[in-house]
Amino acid sequence: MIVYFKTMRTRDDEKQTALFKATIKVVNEIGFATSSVSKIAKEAGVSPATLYVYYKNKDDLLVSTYIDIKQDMSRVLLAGFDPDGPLRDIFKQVWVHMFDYISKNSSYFEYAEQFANSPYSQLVDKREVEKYFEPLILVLQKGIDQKIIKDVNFDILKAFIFYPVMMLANPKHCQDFETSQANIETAFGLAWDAIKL
Amino acid sequence: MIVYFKTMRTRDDEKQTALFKATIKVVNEIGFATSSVSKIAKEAGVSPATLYVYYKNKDDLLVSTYIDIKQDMSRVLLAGFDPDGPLRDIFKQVWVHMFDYISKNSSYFEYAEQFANSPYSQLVDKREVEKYFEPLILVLQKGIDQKIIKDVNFDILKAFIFYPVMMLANPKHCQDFETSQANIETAFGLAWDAIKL
Amino acid sequence: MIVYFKTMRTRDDEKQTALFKATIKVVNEIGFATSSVSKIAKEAGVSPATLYVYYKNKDDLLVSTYIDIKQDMSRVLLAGFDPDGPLRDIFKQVWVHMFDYISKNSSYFEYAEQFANSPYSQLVDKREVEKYFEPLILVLQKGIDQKIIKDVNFDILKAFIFYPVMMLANPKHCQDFETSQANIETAFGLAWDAIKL
Amino acid sequence: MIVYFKTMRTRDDEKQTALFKATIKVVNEIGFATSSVSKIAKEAGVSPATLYVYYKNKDDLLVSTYIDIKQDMSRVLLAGFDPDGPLRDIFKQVWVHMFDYISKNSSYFEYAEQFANSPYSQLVDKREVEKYFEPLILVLQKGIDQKIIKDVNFDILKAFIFYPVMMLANPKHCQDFETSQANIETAFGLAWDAIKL
DNA sequence: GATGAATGAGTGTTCATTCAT
DNA sequence: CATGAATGAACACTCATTCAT
Repeated sequence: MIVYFKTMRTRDDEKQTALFKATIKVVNEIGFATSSVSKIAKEAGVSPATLYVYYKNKDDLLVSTYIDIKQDMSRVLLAGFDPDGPLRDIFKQVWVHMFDYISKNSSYFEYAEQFANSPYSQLVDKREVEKYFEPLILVLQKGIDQKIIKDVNFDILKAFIFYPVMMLANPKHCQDFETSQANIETAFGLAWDAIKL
Repeated sequence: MIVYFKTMRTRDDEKQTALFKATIKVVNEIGFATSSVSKIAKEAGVSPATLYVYYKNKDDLLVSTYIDIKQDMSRVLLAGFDPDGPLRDIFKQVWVHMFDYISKNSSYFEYAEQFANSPYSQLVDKREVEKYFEPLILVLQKGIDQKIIKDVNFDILKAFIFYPVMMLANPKHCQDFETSQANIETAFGLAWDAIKL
Repeated sequence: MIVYFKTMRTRDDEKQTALFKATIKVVNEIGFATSSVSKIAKEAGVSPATLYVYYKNKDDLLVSTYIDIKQDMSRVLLAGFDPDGPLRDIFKQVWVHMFDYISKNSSYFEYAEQFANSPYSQLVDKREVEKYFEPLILVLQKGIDQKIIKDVNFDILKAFIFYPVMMLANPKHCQDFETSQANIETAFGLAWDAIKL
Repeated sequence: MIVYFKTMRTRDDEKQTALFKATIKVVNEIGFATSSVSKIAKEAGVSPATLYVYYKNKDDLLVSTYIDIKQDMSRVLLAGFDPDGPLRDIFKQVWVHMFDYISKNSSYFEYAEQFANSPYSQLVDKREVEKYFEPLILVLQKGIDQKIIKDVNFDILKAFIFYPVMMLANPKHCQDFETSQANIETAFGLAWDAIKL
C-alpha cells in the first residue's frame, strides 16, 4: 500500500470543492490582480491556513484550478468523439459542445479565459494542456491529408476553428452575440468556409 | 535661436513618455497582478509621488496607457485607408498594417492584449475605443449591402476578420507562427474565405 | 504545576493591553493629528499588521480606546453610588472620585479629553456613552423635583457640576490648580452654590 | 521708511483673507488630523507654494489663525468694557457678548475650540493670549478685594465664569441648549451664584 | 509675488505565508 | 487535519515642503 503523505492528504473533498469554487468565484468577481488567498479562503469558509493543506501556495491554487477546468472542458468537448466520422460533423459537434459547456459553466470558462491571458499562464506547461485536445489536432491533420482542409500552418487553422468560438462565447468581447442554435450554426459555417479547401 | 530642451519645472514630456514606456515594460514583464506603482515609477526613473502628477491614480495610469496604445494602433491600421477601393484590398491592407504594427511595436500590442483580458478593461468606455475603428465597420456594412460579404451578425464577422490576426500575432498563443509575408497572406486568405459570400 | 503565562497562538490579552496603553501614550505625547498606526504598534511592541488582528482599522482603535476609558471612568465615578443619600453628598462623592481617577489615571483622562474635542468624537454614539452616567442624571432630576436644585435646562446644570471639574483637573487648562483635598472641596462648594436653589 | 521684506511681504490682503477663511473652513469640516496644506490652499484658490509666502509653515498657519481669532474674540468680548461699573453687570455683559460672538462667528469659535484641545495649542504662548483677557482678571481681583467674589484660587473662578459658557455655546457638547436670551441669563445666574460671596 | 512640478518620507492597510496549538 | 494569530514586506497613495521659472 502506498501512501502519499504530501500530495494526497486527507481529501476532505467538501473543502477541496469549496476552495475550487471559491477561487473561481472570487477571481471572476474581482480579477486576479486583487484576488487574495484570504479572500478566497473566506469565500470557501475555511481558514487561510487550511488552504495551504490543499495547495502548496497561491500559484498552485490558481494553476491547479485552471488545469482542472481545462481537463473538465476537454472531457465535455470530446464527449462522443468519433474520429472516423465526417470531418465537418466532428468539428461542428465540437462547436456545439463548446457552446453548451460555456452556457452551463460560464464561470469556469470565464476563469479559464482570464487565466490564459494573465501572466499566471506562464506557469502552466502548455503541452500538457494541449494534450487534452490532441484528438482534434489529429483529425485536423487527417483532413489535410485527405485534401479536405487547407494545407496551411496549424496555428492558422486553429486561429479560425478554435479562437472565434471563444471570442463569440466571451461576453466580455461580444455582448451582443446571442448563443442561439441558429447563430452557432451560422458561425460554424464561416469557420468551415475558412479552413475547407 | 535658443531651444530649451528641458523646461525643468514645467510639465515634462520626457517624464510622461518615460512613464508610458515603463508602464508597458513592467506590465509585460511581470503582469498586471504583480505590477505596482512603485515598480513602474522606479523603471521610469521618477519618484512614485511624481507619477501622481501625471496620472490621477493607478487605474488612470493603466487605462490611459491602454487608450493611448489603441489610438496609436488605429492610426497605423487606418493609414492610407480608402473606403472606396475594392473590399478585399481594404481588409488585406489592414491585416498587413496590423502585422507591421505588431512586429514593430510588439510590446504595445502585448500590453493591449493583456489589458483587454484583465478586469481593468471594465474601466474603459468600449464605445470610445470602438470609435477609432469605426471606418472598418462601415466598410463591412457596405460589403454586406453589396452582397460581397455574408449577411450575418457583426460579432461573427469580427470574430473572423479581426480576432484571428490578433491570435496569430500573439506570441503567447502562437509561438510557432512566423509573421512572414507569405504566412500573413495565407492567413488573410482564410479570413476572406470565411466572410465572403 | 505548570502555568502557561503565554498561550502563544491564542488571542493575547497581553497584546491587547499593550495596544491600549500604547495608543494612549502615543496620542498623549504627540496628539491625534500626528499619531499613526505604525507609531502605536511600535510603542506596543507589535507589528502594524498585528494591530489589525485586534482592531478593524485606525478609527476602531481610537474609538474603542475612548469607549473603554469612558466605561472605566464611569465605573469609578459611580463606585459606592447610593441614589438615596443626601444629594449634596452624592455629587461631592462624584467630585472626589473624579479627582481621584484623574490623579491616578491622568493619561486616560487626558486621552479622553483630547478625543472628545477631536473630530473622531463624531464616530461615537453619544447616547451609549451617556448611558454610563445615567444614574447621575436621574439624581439631578430628583433634586429638581425636591426643589433642592434649580429647575433649569439640564445642559446648564451639567455645565456647572461636571465641566468645571474637568477643566480644573485638566493640566492643559489649569496648570496652577493643585488637586489638594482642600481645593477640591472649595471648588465643589462653588458648583453646589451654582446649582442649588 | 521701514520695509519688512520677510514678515510683511506684499500684503495681497485678498489672498491672506482667503487663506484665513479656508483654514477655518477646512479644519472645521475635516478636522486637524486630516487637514493638509494642499487642501487648504486649494480651498483658498491658491497654489500650495503661495501659502508659504504668507506663512512660514503649516504650524505657523494654524497657530496664526488661532491667535487672530482669539484677538478678534477678545475685542468683541471687551467692547464697551467699563471696569468701574457694577461687577455683576460687567460679567453679564461678557456672557452676552460671548454668545453674540459665537452665534455670529460659530465657525471661528469652533476652530478655536478644536485648536485649544489639540496638541497644536502647545505651540502658542499662553500668556500672550491671556493678555487679551487681562482686564477681566483685574476685575475679578477687584471683586475679591471688595469681598463681592469668593476669595478662592483664580483657576476655580475661571472654571465657573468662563468655561461653562464655552461648553453651553459649543454645539458639539450641548446640542439641546438653545442660545436664547432667557437661557443665557439663566445660565449667567448660576455662574454668578457660584462665584459671588 | 506666484506657481506647477517634484520628491523622500510617511500614511493606513493588506499581502502570502508560517507556526503553535 | 484545521486554525487563529502573527508578521515583514509590500501596497496605493498623500504629506509638507522646496525650487526653478
